[in-house]
Amino acid sequence: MDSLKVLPCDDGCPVRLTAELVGHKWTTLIVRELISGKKRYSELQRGIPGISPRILAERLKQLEQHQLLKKTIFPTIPPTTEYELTSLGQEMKQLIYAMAAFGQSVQAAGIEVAA
Amino acid sequence: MDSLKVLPCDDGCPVRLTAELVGHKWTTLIVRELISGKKRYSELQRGIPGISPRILAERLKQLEQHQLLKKTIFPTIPPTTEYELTSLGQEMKQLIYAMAAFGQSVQAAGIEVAA
DNA sequence: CAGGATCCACAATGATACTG
DNA sequence: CAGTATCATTGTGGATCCTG
Repeated sequence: MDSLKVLPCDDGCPVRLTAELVGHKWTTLIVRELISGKKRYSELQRGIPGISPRILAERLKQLEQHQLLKKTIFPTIPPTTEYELTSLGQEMKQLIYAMAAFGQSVQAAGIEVAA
Repeated sequence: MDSLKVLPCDDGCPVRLTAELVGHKWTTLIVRELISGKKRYSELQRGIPGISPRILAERLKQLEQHQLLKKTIFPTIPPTTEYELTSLGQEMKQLIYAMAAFGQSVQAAGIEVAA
């Protein structure tokens, strides 16, 4: 499929949609953490240095609402939660790989990005 | 290549880099317009309903600085400019297709996105 | 441990008017 | 035509403190 008809973008545009889903600052990093398997809140926090608890919780909530990840709460004391990608969330892997590939091309080209 | 080592993300992460390059609201739509060939400022403006002249100019300038597109000015009266993707910019096509594909999967799944 | 509640700061966008 | 200047507004993120 090489047609540009893949991109009927304007509103309801799948590209826009994707940008809205994963365009927030830490979202891709969270997804990346989960690609290797389910993780707990604190594991994610440790795995993503610099993220604040508020943002982490916010992104996780959004991803859950969009059914890109599944949250499991174990009513233990202290509480335990687990996050894992849904099958739809797994499809983001391809997207993240594409982003990684393009980013590497840019790096290889030696482009300065620091605004 | 199936390794997760493709994603050594943290800082200097290619995924983050890509997000910074195309994460702005209208960037992907602008790139999409240019995939089909070079276009002028006013053509882009017409092709992307809702974008303000300031934002369009800002995005174009960023894309040019990042060497993702090339700007050509014809010193005619009235002035004429043309924008076209560089070879590096062309590589964004793959990324945009991946975004489109994922977005379509999400749409097919019937996910509600309107926050 | 896993977050929720607050408050602040600033970047990003939008709208409009204006100019070489 | 191809932008720039200005202003208002919102979104998004950061830091901190607090709680079941």
